[in-house]
Amino acid sequence: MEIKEIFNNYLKNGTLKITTPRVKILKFIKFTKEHFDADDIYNNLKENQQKISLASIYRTLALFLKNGVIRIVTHAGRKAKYEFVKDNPHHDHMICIKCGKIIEFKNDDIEYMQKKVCEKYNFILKEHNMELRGLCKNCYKKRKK
Amino acid sequence: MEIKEIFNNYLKNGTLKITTPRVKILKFIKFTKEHFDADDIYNNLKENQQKISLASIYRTLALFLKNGVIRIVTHAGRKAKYEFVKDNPHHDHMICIKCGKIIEFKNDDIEYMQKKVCEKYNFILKEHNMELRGLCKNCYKKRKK
DNA sequence: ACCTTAATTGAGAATAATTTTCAATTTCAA
DNA sequence: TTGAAATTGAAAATTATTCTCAATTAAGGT
Ligand SMILES: [Mn+2]
Ligand SMILES: [Mn+2]
Ligand SMILES: [Zn+2]
Ligand SMILES: [Zn+2]
Repeated sequence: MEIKEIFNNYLKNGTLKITTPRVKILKFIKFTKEHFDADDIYNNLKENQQKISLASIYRTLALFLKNGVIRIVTHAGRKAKYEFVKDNPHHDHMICIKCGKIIEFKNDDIEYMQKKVCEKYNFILKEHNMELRGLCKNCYKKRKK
Repeated sequence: MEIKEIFNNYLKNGTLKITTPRVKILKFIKFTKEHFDADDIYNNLKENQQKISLASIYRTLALFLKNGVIRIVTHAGRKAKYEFVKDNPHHDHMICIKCGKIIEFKNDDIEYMQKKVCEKYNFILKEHNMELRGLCKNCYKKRKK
């Protein structure tokens, strides 16, 4: 089964256990297309009579994050949003300040220039995040009226 | 005096008052070279027998932010960090994940490409933030040993 | 200088997100 | 099947920020 694979591939720390809460959370994370936060997991599981304590959700998110199962999308609004990593390569986000819509994109020229500018400063680039905030097509049209 | 100028230039809302707390905070913000958060202001003023309530600091930061006196540097780590705007045009940040050092930089090619990619998505870009995380020169050297 | 009053402040309570504590439960290797 | 080590849930604790409200203060008119 694939869930077990993920545990073996990403969480191969000698003492880690494959527990029910971890499996449930991983399943949720794996099948959601959207970005999610701790409450999203909590509420979804609760709705499906699979309730898990928030504490365990936060603990599991930290574990998954450390092991590269998920990554942080944004921390703005002082609430952390995550996304699943597998089959979802790095990209950046445009965020509509009116409706909250998120557009995912990737621009290789920008990625390349980021590396270049880091070289110039003798900075070893490990990761980055870039958020472009503004108005999506729809909201811009509405606002013009 | 220059403090009053800033109030007149940035905070010219009919009913706003130039109060002692606001002046103290503005002075701190103006003379600090570093990025700062609410606690930095609180602690610095307290050390100088100029104590102001945290509530007022948060209120003033919100006011300054809305009026373009300061801007948000990052919200990561769930604590908002700001910087003074005047004589400090837009730039982005490299952040050392080892020692926390922050390198400020600006790359016009990247800025240009950001606009371009937004056009492609019919997205009206208002602002952005970009954080490059990795190892600064010093920390990289140390780590190699 | 003195009034008036709307704006602002400080203290502390309230909220939101996340983390910690700890006794009870579960996993898994032997 | 057993038992130690890891993990969990519930509740308390922490952190960052916002709100409430009575007391104070800035600033325009007199
Ligand atoms: Mn995404
Ligand atoms: Mn800066
Ligand atoms: Zn929108
Ligand atoms: Zn460093």
